[in-house]
Amino acid sequence: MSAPELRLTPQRRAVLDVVAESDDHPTAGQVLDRVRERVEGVGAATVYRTLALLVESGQVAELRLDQGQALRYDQNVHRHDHLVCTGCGQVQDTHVRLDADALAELTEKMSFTVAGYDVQLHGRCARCVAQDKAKESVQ
Amino acid sequence: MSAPELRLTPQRRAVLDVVAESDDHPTAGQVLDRVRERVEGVGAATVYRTLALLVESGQVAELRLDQGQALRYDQNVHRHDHLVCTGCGQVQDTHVRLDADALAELTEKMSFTVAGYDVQLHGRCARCVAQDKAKESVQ
DNA sequence: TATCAGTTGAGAATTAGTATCACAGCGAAG
DNA sequence: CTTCGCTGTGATACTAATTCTCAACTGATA
Repeated sequence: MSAPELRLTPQRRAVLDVVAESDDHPTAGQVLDRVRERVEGVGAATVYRTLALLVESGQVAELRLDQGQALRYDQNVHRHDHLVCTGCGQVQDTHVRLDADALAELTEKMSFTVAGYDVQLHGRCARCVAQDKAKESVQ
Repeated sequence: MSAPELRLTPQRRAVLDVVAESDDHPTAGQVLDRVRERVEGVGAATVYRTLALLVESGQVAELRLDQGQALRYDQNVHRHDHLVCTGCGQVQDTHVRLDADALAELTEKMSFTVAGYDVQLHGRCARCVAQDKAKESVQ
């Protein structure tokens, strides 16, 4: 069961580059669009396959945010958290420190080996709050 | 614009009961199956509609877990976190306290009004760890 | 050159979820 | 009691995201 050889094809190179250069948590569809700007005629299956490879090898993180139905991809695999606006769906990165000790103790008690975590904070961004207020006053 | 009257139909009653009695974070499809064990001939649209109503009224929480592609529903709307096993996809509830002060300060700085949060811890449950080890020794 | 595993793109298939629509049930008004 | 206006329902069509299938292509190597 030796590891199969992996080729760095132009398509894969493009997917890799696109994800690395994107800091807006693109969906697979968005990645596909951007890849096609670089390499013509790339198939959707190829992009999905490549993203799956990248996720599997830990080079990219897969996000499933509450807003929207599509998977999103994040080149920042270091632990960080997301501010998801329930109004416009915009996602910002942020950092909220979990209490590491509590985490370790707790997960140990439950015999659960933590590989990583994702914190999603849901709420409204400044723009949507302003919009909400405007709408309220009209009502 | 008075609030429309809501009827508690047998179908809705069944969805409500099923979710309340489930502690395994069922998907909409699973809820549908369980509802059909109680009330025959229930349509998928009805279950989706009812779940959406419950989520909107805050009686049920909608979960979007990294493993699996379907939305899951949780009768426990109090803030709590999830241990998602990357092996079998099983979800357990747990509690990890976020530092509330840090949270408040941080989100204030970013003008983001936090309505709630969800922490997902990814890793392997005891069963999958054991399985991993067994597989390793075979290799 | 022949071979062969890894890759690819097109398009079919699958899956989750949403929209539409005609019809049923029920309470209020006539 | 009948009619009217709702809400709610199930069947079905539809959409969007993702995966599957398969024949063709590629590049290293014998």
